[in-house]
Amino acid sequence: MKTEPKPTDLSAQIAKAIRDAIIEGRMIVDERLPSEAELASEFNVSRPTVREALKRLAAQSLIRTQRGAFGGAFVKRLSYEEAYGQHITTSTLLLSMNAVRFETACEARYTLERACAPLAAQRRSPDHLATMRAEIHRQTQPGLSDESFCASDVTFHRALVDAAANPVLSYQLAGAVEAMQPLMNMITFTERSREQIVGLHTAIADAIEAKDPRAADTKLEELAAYTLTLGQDAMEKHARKST
Amino acid sequence: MKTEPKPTDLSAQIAKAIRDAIIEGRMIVDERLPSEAELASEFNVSRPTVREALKRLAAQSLIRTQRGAFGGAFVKRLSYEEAYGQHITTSTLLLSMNAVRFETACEARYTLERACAPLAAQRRSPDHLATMRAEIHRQTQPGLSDESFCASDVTFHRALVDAAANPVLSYQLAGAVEAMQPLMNMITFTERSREQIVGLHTAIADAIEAKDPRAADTKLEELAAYTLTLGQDAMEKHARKST
DNA sequence: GCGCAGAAAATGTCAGACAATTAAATGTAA
DNA sequence: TTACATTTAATTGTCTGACATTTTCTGCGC
Repeated sequence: MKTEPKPTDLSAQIAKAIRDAIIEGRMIVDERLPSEAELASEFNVSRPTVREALKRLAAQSLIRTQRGAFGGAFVKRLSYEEAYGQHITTSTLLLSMNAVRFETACEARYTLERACAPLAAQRRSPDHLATMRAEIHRQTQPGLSDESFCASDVTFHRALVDAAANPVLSYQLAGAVEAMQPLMNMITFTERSREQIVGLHTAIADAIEAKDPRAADTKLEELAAYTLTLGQDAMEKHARKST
Repeated sequence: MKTEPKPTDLSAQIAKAIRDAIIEGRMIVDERLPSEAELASEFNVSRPTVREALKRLAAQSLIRTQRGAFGGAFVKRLSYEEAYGQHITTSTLLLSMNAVRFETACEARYTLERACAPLAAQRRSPDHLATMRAEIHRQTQPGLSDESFCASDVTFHRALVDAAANPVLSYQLAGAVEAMQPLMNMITFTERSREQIVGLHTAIADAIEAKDPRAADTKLEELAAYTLTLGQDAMEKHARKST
C-alpha cells in the first residue's frame, strides 16, 4: 500500500519511537526520558546515534534537555509561541518553495481572516483596537519603506485576528497571515495604494470598534480584492522582467 | 530587551544559521550543502556536532540527505504532505498539552470550516461529493466504534474543506480539523447523537451539491452548536469521574 | 561501444574520552 | 541548629578517530 518505510537511518527510527510515545500520551509533560546512555543500550545503538534522535525531537520542540546531575531530556510542554513559530516557518516555506499563486494564498488568507471578523467585532478589547490604530498611524508615515509598511500591515491584521480572543484561532491564522509577507514584499506600494489600504484599515478598525461585523466583512472583502489586484500587477511585472 | 540568546548548544546555532539561509532564500531548492566535513571546519566544530545540526533540519523537512559519492545534504522542497503532517502534529500537541477548552477548539474549527463552505459550494467536484457521501454512509453502519465514527467524521470534513479547491486553505484547515480528533474521541456517540450528526452531514452535503452556500453555513452552524453540547457533556462527565 | 571491477567520496555508525554543568550530599563554622 | 562552602556524582555537550555502507565515476579489457 504505502511506500516502504525504508529501514535505514537508526536515529530516525528511534526519534519516531519516542515521538509516538509522546503523541499518544504514553509520556506526559515534564516526564524525564531515560539518559542517553540508557536509551543507547535500550535501542542497541551508540550514544551519538541516540543524540541525533534527541536533536530531531528537540527541533520539533517535543523535548527539552537539561545538563547536570538529575538533568536529562524531558517531554516539553509545547507553548503557543513555539507552535506559532513552527507554523509560520512551515507555512512560509510551503508557499515559497511550491510556486503557490498569489491568488491562492491571498484567497486563503482573507477567507480565514474574514471568518474571524465577527468574533473580533464581538470581543475586541481596547488593547487590540489601540494596536490597530497605532499601526494605521504608522502606515501613514511618509518615507516608510515598503518592507516596513508590509510588516505593519501584518501587525495590524494579527491584532484583528487576536481580537477574536481565541488563541487556537490566532495560532491557525498566524500561518496564513505571516506566510503572505514574502509575497506582499514583492509589491511596490505607491502613495495612492497606501492611501487606499489605510482607508480600508481605518474602516475595518471603525467597524470592529462599532461591533459591526457586517461592515467589517464588507471592508475586508474590498481589501482582499484590492490586495489581489496589487499582487497580480506585481507578479505580472516580475514575470515580464524575468523573461 | 529580549532574553539572552543563550550561547549554549553549538548544534542549535549551526542549525539556525543554515535554517536562516534556507528561509531567506540564500539557498534554493535542491542546492547541495557543503559536506559534513566541510561544514565542520567552516564552523570550527567536530563532525558529530554538525550531524546533530543537520538532523535538526531534517526533522523539519528542510533538508534531505543522500549517501554515496556526490551525495550529501540538499535543500528539500517542502511538500504539501509533509507540511500537513507537521502542522497536524504541532496542532494536536498544542491542544493536548495546554488544556485547551473544548469550546475554544470547537469554535476555532467551525469558524474556519464555515469560511470554506462558500468556496466549497462553488467549486465542489464529483470526487469530493462522493467522498462525503461515502463517509456519511459509513457513519450509519451499526456497530461502528466511536473512534471509527470520529475518524470518518474527520474524513468527511476534510473532503468538505478540500472541495474549496485551495490547497493553502486545506493545509491551514488540516490542523484545526485533525487536532480536534483526540478531543472528539472523548465523546461517547449514542445512537441518537449519531443520527443527529448524520442528518446534519447529509444536509451539508446536499447544500454543497446544490451549490447553496447559505444552507451549508446554516447547517454547519447547527453542527457546531450540537458538537459543542456533546463535547461539554463529555467534559463534564470526565471531570466528575476524576474528582 | 559495453560491461565490470575498483577507486573515491560521502553519509551512517560506533567506541572511547574529556569538558562543562548542575543538583544533591557532605562537611564546616557561627 | 542553621547557614554556607565544598565535594561528588550524574548527565549532557563536544571531540577524535575509526570503520561500514552506499553510490557514482573512472578506467580497463573486450
